[in-house]
Amino acid sequence: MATISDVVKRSGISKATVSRVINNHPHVSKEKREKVLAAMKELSYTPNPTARRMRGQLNTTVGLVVHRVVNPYFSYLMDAIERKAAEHNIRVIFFQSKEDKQKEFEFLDLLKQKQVDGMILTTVANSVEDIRPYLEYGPIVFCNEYLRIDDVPIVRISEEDAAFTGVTHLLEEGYRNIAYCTGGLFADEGKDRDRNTGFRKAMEAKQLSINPEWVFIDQHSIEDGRTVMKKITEMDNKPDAIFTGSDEVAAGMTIAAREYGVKIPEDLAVLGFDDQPLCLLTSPQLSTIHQPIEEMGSLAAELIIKLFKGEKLEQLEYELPIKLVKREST
Amino acid sequence: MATISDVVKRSGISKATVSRVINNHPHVSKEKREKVLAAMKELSYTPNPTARRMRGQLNTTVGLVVHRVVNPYFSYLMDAIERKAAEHNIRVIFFQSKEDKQKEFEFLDLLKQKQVDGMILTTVANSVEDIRPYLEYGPIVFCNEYLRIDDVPIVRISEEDAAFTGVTHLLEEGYRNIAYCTGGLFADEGKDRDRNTGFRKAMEAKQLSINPEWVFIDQHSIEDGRTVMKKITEMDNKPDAIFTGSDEVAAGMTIAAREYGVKIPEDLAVLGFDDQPLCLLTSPQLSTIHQPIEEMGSLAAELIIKLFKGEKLEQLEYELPIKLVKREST
DNA sequence: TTGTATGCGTTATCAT
DNA sequence: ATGATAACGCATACAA
Repeated sequence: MATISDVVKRSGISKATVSRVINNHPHVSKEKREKVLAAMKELSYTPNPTARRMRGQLNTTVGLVVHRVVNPYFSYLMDAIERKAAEHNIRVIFFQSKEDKQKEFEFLDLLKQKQVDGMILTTVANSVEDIRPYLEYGPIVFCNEYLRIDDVPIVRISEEDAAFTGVTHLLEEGYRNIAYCTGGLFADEGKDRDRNTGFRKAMEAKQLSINPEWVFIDQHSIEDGRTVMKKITEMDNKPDAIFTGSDEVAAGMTIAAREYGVKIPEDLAVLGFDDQPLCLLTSPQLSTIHQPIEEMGSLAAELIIKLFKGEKLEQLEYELPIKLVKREST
Repeated sequence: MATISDVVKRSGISKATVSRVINNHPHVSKEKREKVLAAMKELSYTPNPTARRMRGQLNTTVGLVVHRVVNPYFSYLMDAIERKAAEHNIRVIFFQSKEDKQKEFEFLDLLKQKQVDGMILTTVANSVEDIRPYLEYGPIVFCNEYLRIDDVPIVRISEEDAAFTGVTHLLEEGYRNIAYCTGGLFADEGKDRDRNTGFRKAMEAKQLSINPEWVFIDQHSIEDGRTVMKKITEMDNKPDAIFTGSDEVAAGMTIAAREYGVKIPEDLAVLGFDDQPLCLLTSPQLSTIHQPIEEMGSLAAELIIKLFKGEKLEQLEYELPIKLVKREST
């Protein structure tokens, strides 16, 4: 690879001036500028990014933390982020934290070491207090997380609105005995607070009470969905609809339904969450809450790029709209 | 961040010796070594990777080219690669080429610029001749590609064996009118040559001829699968089984089958390829060819890491075994 | 407008 | 065994 010194030799012009040309600085005579440009072209010179980074002048790499790549929610997010980044010639280093606090720290350290110039966190295991110190070393953007840190932009959906919309849809379809499934806990605090609130409000709006037997916590996978369906078939007092909070769980329920002879939606209506491609594969096809993943990823990338450029953000909280998609399962 | 100079100040020991300690060089007295170590700990010093890279002493970043993240085949590959890399403290910069030759070049340039220290290509759009020059700048490993370059290790499955096994399975189940679907062309050369050969050989082994009407080329997506199924329903002379070459295509066929009232496998047996999670979601569940994606990714990562360390590979071609998974669709 | 000299944080060379 | 110093490739303060 040709270096700046090679260009100096070739053009007979000083290093400083060559550097000025490279960085489009003013105060360079047209004549010299052209000579330099010519030499650069002849040598097919490209500035060495490592050297630039050493000088602290380079912002071209963003770190991306996801939970797991194979989770379609995250892979669609990664897709959108990478595409937007590539448009701007930004590279993406990705990392699967699997919610491991220690690993998350190790990856965040890349920010300290200037291996990456900013971070997009789509999942975060550590607490606000643990994350905050890293802000000193570079910008961070949250994407799809509940965490709030002043000064840290966050892109997400309104979980409360999503749950409210979903449950209200079930109620409008005439179901009254609504079961509820969550990936977290059915608590008033923490990550799932807002979604739980949406569920409560939708039920209250129809003066319906919540049956605690029909609340399932910590459900994520297709396998979990099968188990939930099994449990429901074993109940004396059965719900007639379920808000699953996850397409995977909902899909698992459709599989188990076939095995147990449960008819969806006649015996039990099932509502997914995310609008993943698998919604079209199950039988029946899943009604679900569509998340604007594409837009979320794209926006998160745009925000971090703006911060790279030193631009101020006019807004810190971006709440993107969800949409109910009715198919066959409700 | 503390630098080596801070350690020098703190310990009162020269830069050279401090560096020796950092890099575990011999010829350092126990006494000084301990002093340095103490200073390092007190300052929570970490060597600056960028500076090390400048010196040309750092191998910690691998570039990973995939077609698209959202394709489960690739996301499972990425998962395996990232996990193995993380074990060894190697970072992964990923990039979606979408088979764009120009973009592929731009990403390969990271190798030239020493932004990455090696590359894993899981898809490659350019020709052997175009890729070869990059070898000068760092190691490359192919994973799942047909391309052959002497000196470039490749991890893959035997496409011929896979197709042969799949088609033979259909024949053994008693089907005789076998349709064939490929993501590429039905040509004697190029990427899909081996898979096509496997199909031919399996048919020849039973003295069966191939019906060109039943050969579908350039089929990839769920949508493609629907189209294929539609076409088959419109045929006078229908096949009784199909080797799809893709779980997505096979899944699309199950959806269309429901719409057209085609029974799988009674009217038409459908065999997928890859063994993606969606095989369990369709109705009926898909029989398929299981690809050892996990092992492929893991091995590819191991190979590049060995090359980083300057180790010699005892082998350049790694052909991993496939496996037939029989479910409900055949 | 242009060029010289310096520093970014390392590691390696060469003395001592 | 230890330390002073050069070098990696670049951008900039300062001088001219």
